[in-house]
Amino acid sequence: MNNRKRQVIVASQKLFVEKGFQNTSIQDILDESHISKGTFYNYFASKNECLIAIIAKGREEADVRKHEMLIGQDPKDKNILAKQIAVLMQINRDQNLIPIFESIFHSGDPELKEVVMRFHLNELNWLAKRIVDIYGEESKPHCYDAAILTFGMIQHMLHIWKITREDSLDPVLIVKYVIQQLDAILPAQIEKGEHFLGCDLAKYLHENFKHKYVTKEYLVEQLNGFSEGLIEDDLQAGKEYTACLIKSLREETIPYYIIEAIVLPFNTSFKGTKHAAEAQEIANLIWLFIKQNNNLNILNSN
Amino acid sequence: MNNRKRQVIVASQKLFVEKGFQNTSIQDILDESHISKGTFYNYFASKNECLIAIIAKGREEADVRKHEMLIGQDPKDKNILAKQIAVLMQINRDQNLIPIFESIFHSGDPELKEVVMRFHLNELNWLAKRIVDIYGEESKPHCYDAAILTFGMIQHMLHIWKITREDSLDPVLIVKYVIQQLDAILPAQIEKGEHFLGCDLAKYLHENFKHKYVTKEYLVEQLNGFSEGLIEDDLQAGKEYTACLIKSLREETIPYYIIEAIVLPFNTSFKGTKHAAEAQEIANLIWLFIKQNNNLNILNSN
DNA sequence: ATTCATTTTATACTCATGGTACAACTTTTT
DNA sequence: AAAAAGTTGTACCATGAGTATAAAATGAAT
Repeated sequence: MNNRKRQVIVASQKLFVEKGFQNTSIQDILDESHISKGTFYNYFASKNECLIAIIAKGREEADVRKHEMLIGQDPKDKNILAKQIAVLMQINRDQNLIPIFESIFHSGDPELKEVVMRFHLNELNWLAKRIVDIYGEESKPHCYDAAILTFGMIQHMLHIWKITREDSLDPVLIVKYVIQQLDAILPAQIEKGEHFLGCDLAKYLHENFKHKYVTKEYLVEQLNGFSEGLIEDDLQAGKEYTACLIKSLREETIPYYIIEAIVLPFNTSFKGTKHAAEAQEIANLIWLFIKQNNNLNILNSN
Repeated sequence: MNNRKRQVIVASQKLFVEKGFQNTSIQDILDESHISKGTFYNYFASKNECLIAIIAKGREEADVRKHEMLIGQDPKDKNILAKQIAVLMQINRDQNLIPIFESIFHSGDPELKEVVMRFHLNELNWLAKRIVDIYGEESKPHCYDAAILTFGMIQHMLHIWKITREDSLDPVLIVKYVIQQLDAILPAQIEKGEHFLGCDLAKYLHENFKHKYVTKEYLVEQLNGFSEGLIEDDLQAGKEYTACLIKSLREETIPYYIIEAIVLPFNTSFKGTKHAAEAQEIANLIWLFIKQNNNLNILNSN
């Protein structure tokens, strides 16, 4: 059942890493995971959706591990930050995500682009906050600039290193090296008092991630509004998904797995209708809600 | 004749910028440039080769303009460097090359990858040398590291800025901002006396670009060696190309256009044979030889 | 102006791939 | 055992890269 889906994800991920996204055909995936085409399209609406699932899994994993590593540790410890970033990069590398990110970002469809961008900005936001943790409040005006520069340096270092050497250097070395540079950059910036893209980016992130701290109530409200907008002509399936989501959210202990399972069909069932955009937006909200709540669980349980 | 080829290049470049490489079909190119499929494949062996031609043109242009800008100027002037890099980025942006680079680098075929990588490392090499110009001999042990970090910072800044804002900020601002960071990074590095990837990269570049200063004599020598390795079973075409190249190189005034025209068929004619790798290597040598000589002409004429 | 070679076009084809449709089969649930 | 859900295999469509080739246009040489 759901095992099948994971089986497909594992197989296709392996192939994407080995051969790249474009160079992996559906047939390759079918052969590798020993399933039929019908089954594949039963779980994923397209090859892209399959990739999105893989990316999402990677980000999820990265988020979890980032959180885990900070638990009980000093947030000001630069070594912890280095390890956190290194883990992130390791996951990216292992899963060959950065290249896939980049390659999709410009040649792929808008939907994939949207997803990748969201994850990317999310990570930037995280690093900016961590930088404030470490370098103090006075670094706040420069934290986004510093985050951008840091990721830029790390990614390019990794890139070049991957090109020129075939051996497997520990990414943590690169990250530490780059953080060293940050030690030189940030004080100089603070002294000068200038900032660059930081301001715009912060505003942008605020606008695009304001729903990050989405509450259950807000979600129900949105879904109710959406539900009322549906007319008789709409698909029965869509109505049922909507109703189920509302019901699930109102339960005492929220059945996250059910919600997670329904979000995708909910979204796809409105594809091509006039509700498509709204449904997409709500689906994103729910994703963020689940993710946020997972993180909370981890934090609470420790 | 050759006009036709440029016509195709211009048209397909426009389309690649607008719609992306993957999203542009051959048919689109044919419609845009008002030629037939036959003609297209008369000039380019594939869509990839067409892209390679575009990229090569862009790099060529960037090289020329970089050179032009430095003529009669103080090599130590940081503003000149900023402008040079900005021009480079501008060309990249205008032609949408960075995204294409990235997207090809990982999902494209090995040949494209090779070409892109070569250009990339070439630019890195250039920047490293410019950094030594500006920051003096003592920066030499760190110049490659600094070049990597600089490109990383610039590209990521551009990337994020492109995502979050739709208006067209002057790239020179970003470059100047990043060079500011370099002012903080390099002295700290010099003081510490550490270097990182720099050493490896320098070695790698040396190995892979040692033929950058390839002489005519060296080329003829290589070709003769290659020619002697050919046996009767080999294709007649390949033999003729080889002989023609040797003959052309020995002429008083070297017929560059002829050589340029023959390199590609020369290379492809040995595809799939046991000489493929060697032919590829020689083809690359010749490319570099032509490029180097073009640059020299420009330098001499000023 | 005629001839001959090259270039260009138009058209029709092959092949690979993403995606759809569906009837038959298997497994799980009840 | 029966119904429901999941799975398979097969056949199909559309698109797009690349090949093949005969006919038409172009252009230079005699």
